[in-house]
Amino acid sequence: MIKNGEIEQSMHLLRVLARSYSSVSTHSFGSCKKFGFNPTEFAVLELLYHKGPQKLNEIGSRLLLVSGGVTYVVDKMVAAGLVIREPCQTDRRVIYAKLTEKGRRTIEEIAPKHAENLHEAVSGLTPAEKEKLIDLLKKMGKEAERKWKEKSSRI
Amino acid sequence: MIKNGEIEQSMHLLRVLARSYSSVSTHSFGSCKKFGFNPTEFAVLELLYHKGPQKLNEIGSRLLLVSGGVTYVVDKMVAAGLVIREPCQTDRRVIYAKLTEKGRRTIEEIAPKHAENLHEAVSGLTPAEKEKLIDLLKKMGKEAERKWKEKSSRI
DNA sequence: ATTTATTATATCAAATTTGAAATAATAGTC
DNA sequence: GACTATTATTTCAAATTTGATATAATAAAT
Repeated sequence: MIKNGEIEQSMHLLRVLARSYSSVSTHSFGSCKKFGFNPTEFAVLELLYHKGPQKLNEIGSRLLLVSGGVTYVVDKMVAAGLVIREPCQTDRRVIYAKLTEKGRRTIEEIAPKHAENLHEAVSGLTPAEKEKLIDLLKKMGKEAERKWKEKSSRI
Repeated sequence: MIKNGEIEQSMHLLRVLARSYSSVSTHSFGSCKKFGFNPTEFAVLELLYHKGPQKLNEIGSRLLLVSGGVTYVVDKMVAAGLVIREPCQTDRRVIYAKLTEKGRRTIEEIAPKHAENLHEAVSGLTPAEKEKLIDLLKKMGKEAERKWKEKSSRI
């Protein structure tokens, strides 16, 4: 049986999480915009930069975009010359998105400044506190994912 | 001078935060949808239920909606019979959004089930860990807000 | 009393996201 | 090899969000 106070605490946690997340996101979104991108585009740039060429559906699952949304954002970035599509050799259903030279130069120039902006956004915590926060968030997130998969598989 | 490792830690924190938040949000969005609302509508219902009638611009600033967005969502909820607009007596620029009887009944019926769904989403943590997480998130969020206001005022 | 600045809401077009097909390729089974 | 199920991407319309501007009311200053 679930105690009532515990549910109340969970709801409180979620309100605090939502508020804190949006405060931090404000910095992030503002920084993206300053560099001429929306958050989705920026996330794609970062993903391709850090992880290399990605299958379109991987982009979707990592950034929580539906398939149509991936097509949309990639189209735009291709039009801007930041990204190219590369069909997979072994599976003709699959298409990779890959940074162009221009895309790489762009993100390399922006990334450090963006990082400083974000660093400022979380400057309320000491390194030790950040470490603790990372642990708790990971633990919470992992279980949320697990539970969601469990739910989804029950359909 | 900022040490490089600290920035890296901050970036790591932000990645973990984003991922953890979206894992939890998946539960929240799914729950809203199950009850026939999108997250924005649900948030408005909850806000009006917990805080009573709100000025439209208060709704906007709390839920991070631009004024056009507030008009849009309130229009829809008025059309659904969940909310009414009430002009302010003392300031004719101001309009309040207020739950109708139907709106109140709806949220009262949904809220407990929604709360249980969310409680499940954060079940990876013990009450003590939740308490600690709340503290850290609050501290981080407060400073992020302060810094953002500081930035904004410098324009 | 006018003027000026600020605040609140609405309007509207453009950008973005969502969700439901449609299309095409692969994998597994018989 | 034909049949069925699954996976990947695109297409398209509808829903939602964003951003700029318009309208109206209040507040502050002269």
